[in-house]
Amino acid sequence: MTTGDPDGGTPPATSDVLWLRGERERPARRAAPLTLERIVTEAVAELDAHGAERLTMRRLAQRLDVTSTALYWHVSTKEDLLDLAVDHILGEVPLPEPGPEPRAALRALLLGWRAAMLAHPWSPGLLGRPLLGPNVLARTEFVQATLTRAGLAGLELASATHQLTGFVIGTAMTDATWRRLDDPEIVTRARAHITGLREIYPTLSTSGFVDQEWSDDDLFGVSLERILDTLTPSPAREP
Amino acid sequence: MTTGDPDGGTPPATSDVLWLRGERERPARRAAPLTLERIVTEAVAELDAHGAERLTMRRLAQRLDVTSTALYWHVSTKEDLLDLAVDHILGEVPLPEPGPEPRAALRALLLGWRAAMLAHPWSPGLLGRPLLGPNVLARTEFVQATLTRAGLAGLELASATHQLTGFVIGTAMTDATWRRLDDPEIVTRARAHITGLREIYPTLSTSGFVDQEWSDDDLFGVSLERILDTLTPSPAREP
DNA sequence: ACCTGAACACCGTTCAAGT
DNA sequence: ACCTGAACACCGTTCAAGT
Repeated sequence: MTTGDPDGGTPPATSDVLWLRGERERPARRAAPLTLERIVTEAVAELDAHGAERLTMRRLAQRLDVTSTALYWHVSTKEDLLDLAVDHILGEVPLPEPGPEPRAALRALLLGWRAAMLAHPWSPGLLGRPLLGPNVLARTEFVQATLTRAGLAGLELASATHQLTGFVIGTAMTDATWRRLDDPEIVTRARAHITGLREIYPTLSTSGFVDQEWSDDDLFGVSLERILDTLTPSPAREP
Repeated sequence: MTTGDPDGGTPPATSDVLWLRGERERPARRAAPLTLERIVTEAVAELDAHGAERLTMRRLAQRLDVTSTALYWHVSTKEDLLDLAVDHILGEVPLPEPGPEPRAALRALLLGWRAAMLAHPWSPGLLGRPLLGPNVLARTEFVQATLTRAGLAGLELASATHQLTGFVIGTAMTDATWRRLDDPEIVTRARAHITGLREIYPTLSTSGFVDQEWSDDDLFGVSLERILDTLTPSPAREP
C-alpha cells in the first residue's frame, strides 16, 4: 500500500489550480458520511425535539445536510426508519445483571423500559408495528428468562409475559399522551371538564382520579409491585 | 300554518317549467344530509376497510359524495375526527348491569373493551391523544365505580384503575398489530426469525413464546383473571 | 457506491365564492 | 347555513443523471 495518493491518474489541467480556486470551491467535506446510524440518531433527535408529526424525510435530510432523496439509499421507507428509531431508544433500557433475585431484576428492567419510552414520548404511539428489533427482543428475552428462573413455565409464563409487557406499554402510551402536551393548561381543563360533569361521572370526579395526588410514576410503581406479587414470591402483605 | 307551500312568492317564469326540465336537472337530492354523525360513521367504515394510513379527508369526502373541503364545516381538523372515531367505537363496549358481583362486571366490561378495539384494529394506535370522549369516560367511570363497590379507595383504587386500563390498552395495541397484517405469512417469518437466533434468544425460542399454543384472547383471559385476583375477592387458587 | 434534481401523485387546510 | 373550487404549502417516493 502506498501513502495516501487517492488520485494517481493524469495531473489536473493547469486551469484548475488549488491556490486559484475560491474558498467556497474547497471540498467542504461533509461533517460526517451519511450512514444508517447517523440517520437513525438524527431521526430520534428530531422526534425528541418536535414530535412524530413533524418528522418528515425532507426535514430530516435538512438536518443531515443532504437531499431527502439521499435517505432512500440507506433506508427503504419512512416506516422502516420509524421502526429503527423505536428499537434504537429501546436500546437505552439497561439490562440488569441477571442476579439471584428475579423480582428485583424484573422491576429494574420494567422501570427502565418505561423510563426510556417516556424520555421519548413519541415512542409509545409508534408501537403499532411488529416489534422485532434486536433491542426489543433482547429485553423480552430477559423478561422471559427471568420469569423462567423464578419458576414459571408454559401458560403461566406466557401469561406473565403478556401481563408485564402489556402493562408497561399501555401505561406508557397513556402517560406519554399527557407529557407530550405543550400546553400544561390542558390538564387543568381536562380536570375541570370531568368535575364539571359530576352527575355523569360521580366516581371519577370525587375519587382522586382527576387530582394529581399520585404521579403517574408513583402509580406505575405500586401497580408494578402488585403485579409482581402474583408472579414471584413476595414479602407478606395484609389481605 | 298553511299546507306545504314552501315558495309562496312570485310564480316561476314560464321558461322554467317542471315538465320541460331534463331528468338530470332534477334536484338529485343527496342520499342524506351531511352531518357530523354521518361523517364519523363513514370514517369508521373507511378505517375498518382500509386502515388508518389510508384514511384521507379526500377519500372520506368521496365516500360521502361531497368535496373534501365540505368536511371542514362540520369538523375542524382531521385529528378531531380521529378522536371522534375512537370514542365512537368505544361506544360499542356494552356497559354491564351494575349487579352485585363486581368481579363479573369488571370482567365483562374489560372483555368488551378489548373486543371493540380488536374489532377495529386501527383504534389502539390512535390512543395517543387525550381520551376524554363521553364513551371512554363512561367506561372508565364504570371501572372505578365497580372497584369502589368492591371496597377499593384512595391509592389502591387509583392503582387498580391504572393496572386494568393500562393492561387492556397495551395488550390491544400489540395484539392489533398482528391482526392488522394483511400478509399472514409475516407471522411465520417472525417466528422463524426468532427461532433462527436460538443462541441469542434461548428462552423466547423454546418457551412457547413463538408457538401459537395459546391465542392472544386466551392469554388475555387468564391474565385478566390473575389481575382481578389481586383486586377482588377471588376463588381459592393454589399458591 | 452514493448523492442530486426534477418530477409524480398525492396530502391537510384556508378562503373566497356560490346557493 | 352549508357546500364548491381554486389554491397554498407541503408530503413520501421514484428515477434518471451525475460523480
